[in-house]
Amino acid sequence: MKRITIYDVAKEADVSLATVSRVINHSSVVREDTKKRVEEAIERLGFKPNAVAQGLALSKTTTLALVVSETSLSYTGQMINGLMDVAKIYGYNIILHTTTEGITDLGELIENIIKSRVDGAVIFNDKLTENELQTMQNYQLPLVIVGNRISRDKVCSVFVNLTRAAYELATSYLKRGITDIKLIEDRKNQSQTNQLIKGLQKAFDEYGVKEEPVIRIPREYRTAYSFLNEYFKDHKHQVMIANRDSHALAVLNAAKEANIEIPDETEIVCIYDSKYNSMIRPQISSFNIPSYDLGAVAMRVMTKLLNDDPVPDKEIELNYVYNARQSTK
Amino acid sequence: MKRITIYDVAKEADVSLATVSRVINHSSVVREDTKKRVEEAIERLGFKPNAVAQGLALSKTTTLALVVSETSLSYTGQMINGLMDVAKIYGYNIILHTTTEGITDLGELIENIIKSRVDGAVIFNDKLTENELQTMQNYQLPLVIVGNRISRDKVCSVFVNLTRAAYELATSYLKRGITDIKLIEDRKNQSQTNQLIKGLQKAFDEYGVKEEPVIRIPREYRTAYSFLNEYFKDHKHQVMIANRDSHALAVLNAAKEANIEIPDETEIVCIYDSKYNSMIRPQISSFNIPSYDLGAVAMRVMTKLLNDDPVPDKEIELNYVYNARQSTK
DNA sequence: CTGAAAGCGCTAACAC
DNA sequence: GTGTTAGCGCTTTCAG
Repeated sequence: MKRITIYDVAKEADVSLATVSRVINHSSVVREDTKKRVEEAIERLGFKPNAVAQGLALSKTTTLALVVSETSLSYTGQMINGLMDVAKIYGYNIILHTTTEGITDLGELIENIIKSRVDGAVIFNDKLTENELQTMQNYQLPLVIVGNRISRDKVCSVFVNLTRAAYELATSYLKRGITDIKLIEDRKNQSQTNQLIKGLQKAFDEYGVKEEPVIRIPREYRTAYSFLNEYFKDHKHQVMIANRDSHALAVLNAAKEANIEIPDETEIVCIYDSKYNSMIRPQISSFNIPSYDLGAVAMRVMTKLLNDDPVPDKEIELNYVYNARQSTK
Repeated sequence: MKRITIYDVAKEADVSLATVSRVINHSSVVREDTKKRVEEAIERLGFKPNAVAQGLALSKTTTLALVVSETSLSYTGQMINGLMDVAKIYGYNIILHTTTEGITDLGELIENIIKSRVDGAVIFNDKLTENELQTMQNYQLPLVIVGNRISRDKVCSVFVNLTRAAYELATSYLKRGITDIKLIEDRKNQSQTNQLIKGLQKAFDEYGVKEEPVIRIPREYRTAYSFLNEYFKDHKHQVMIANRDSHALAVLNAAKEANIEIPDETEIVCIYDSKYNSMIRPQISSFNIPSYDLGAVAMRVMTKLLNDDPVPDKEIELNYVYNARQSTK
């Protein structure tokens, strides 16, 4: 089947291609009956405008790049849903790029994105170096960063203030004299973890606590679990904070194994939880991070950038809610 | 900054655009020194070939559509990773489309895909009607379906034989005289569920069991849980099978609540589990479905379709392994 | 080995 | 209102 083009439609409807173009772009100047004729021709031939050609002619692809880290794909599902829902409304297509830490060459990725001539890019919480940001900017590529506070010309961000969350959480304990607080560093989401550490450290400083706030554990559940099993033989903390519920579960299970009572002896909190948190006992106290909204708002901001609409706030902070559950007193 | 084009590079390197084109396409006929001159010009100007223009000129976008249902996004993470990894190797970009049951207009979606002129589409387990398949075929769009056995011209599939899995599972119980087996129908993945029902029914038929093999439960965890809570007041089964571990957990938790011993009184099995299954007690017996491979193989087959390479088998069945854990005897 | 020129399919002035 | 035409940026014969 020959790919049918706007030209075929023009001939079929006995008009010029300009008119066909007008019809498919809903230009209002076309007379009603010729419009109808064209539409019938389109229908008859099964014509679908070639978005690639449109993209070339307009220097606008109505397509965006989305960058997500491979490991976080299962966590970012909600954000992606939020983003996709809004993208659909505005008619944007999304090209998905996944990054694998230590493997993906960010330079190549950016090159690929530039080549694809997307109208903009949404990046989920990847630590871009100044250098890479600059490259994108050189190509005038509007950017929305999710998860980090960043802004400049054509670059906005949407995020939850994790530093503050960690600070508030730590403070709530410190003011009660509970100072043995440890953050489990999973080394998977360095940038998020760093924000948390910063908040913890600030609280520690204010209360004159000199302890190291971080415990580094292996990346994978099994090895993390083994590590903690060993660790709990001669350690016990009052409060342990994990980034993900999966890490909190490693702590929880290892603690149980070591006969450490949760929450009586050790309280456990995580930042992001998944739907599984509601299915397990004890449920882990966590922050309600508005994942869906992070994605949806990111996309909304992006459309503003693309339309040169005014962006009242280039750094959009979304709120979290702390949810005390059974893993804390 | 003016978008720089192949023409600018040609001028800078003092050659024609044809030569520049040859260089960026690694044509071997270019003399070494002119090639070098061109490459330097490209570097100096920071030129990146416009993939949209290439797409138009070649009638080939090196881009594929990926269709995933919104709810399954968190489950399909591994498949997507598999697909993306292979796509990266072959240099394909992936446009992500998500579908929301009852909301997404599949016709529109297909229209959108056709317009975007992708070279092919990978569809994760969505029940396409014959009609829709036909539309895609009319546009010669190579298709790989993940999760269903389908094939025809330019359409391949990669899947796990769930019907057989359910059949074998049921049979293993039936031959021991255990006949009170129920499948929890979550109504989220109809096509998968139907495959399971088919397998169960076949086993039931062979053993002359006349019971209805299915219990329908609400979609969401909370409501499903409540429903089961009520249900277990006057029901108890020997074996209960769920599609996802999340549904198995609803069963598990509700059963506990009703003082039904797991696995002594009721055994629980799920088909797909997530990484959370290894973190909970009791761990749920499940099938190891090779999610990553489903995605990776799908992509591999797609590249064959696109290159008109011979596809030895258009219906590729991947193996599962049954994993007995603590929720079964 | 390199250049000239004709498309790829569509949009957007500019005429009529 | 509708048609004509010059691009959008690149690939690919076809000459030379």
